Amino acid sequence: MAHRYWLMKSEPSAFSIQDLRKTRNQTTSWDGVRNFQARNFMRAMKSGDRVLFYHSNADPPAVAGIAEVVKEAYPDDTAFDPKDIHYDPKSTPARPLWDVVDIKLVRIFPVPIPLDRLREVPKLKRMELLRKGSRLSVQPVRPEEWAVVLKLAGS
DNA sequence: GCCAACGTTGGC
DNA sequence: GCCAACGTTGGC
Repeated sequence: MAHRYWLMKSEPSAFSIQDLRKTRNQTTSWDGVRNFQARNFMRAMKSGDRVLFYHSNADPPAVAGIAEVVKEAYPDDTAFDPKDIHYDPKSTPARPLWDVVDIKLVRIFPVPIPLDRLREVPKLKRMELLRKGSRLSVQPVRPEEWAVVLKLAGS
């Protein structure tokens, strides 16, 4: 089956795409997701799926580059650790509630694509990211939207 | 720092 | 099951 496309948000002050580049194997587990809809999207991800890496709460907020799913959903250990900021007592090793996927850096855009720029593009009108009040930190991207965003990135 | 939008919690 | 209160997200 053809690969699917996604968008994942991260606050660069917490974890930026530059941080991902510095990580061993340029790979990280996407932990800390505590929203069921976002979790379910991660569970739907397959190895090889492509991800837009989005910088939220940034100046400006922007799509910063591309990553790739390299390991499909498995339990999020940070939910089990009482000292972790993402601790959730409702999730246990016996019955994990939250999952992560592993993603690997593909490319950092030479120039990030600001949110404002995305809003100017008619073909992106329906994009989840641009919906008013959209807060989903993990969301699907339509193939035609993916193509438009990559074009904006100058590829 | 403000606040709109949204998800979750808990009293009833 | 309803819904008010509360907490969080994230653009501005």
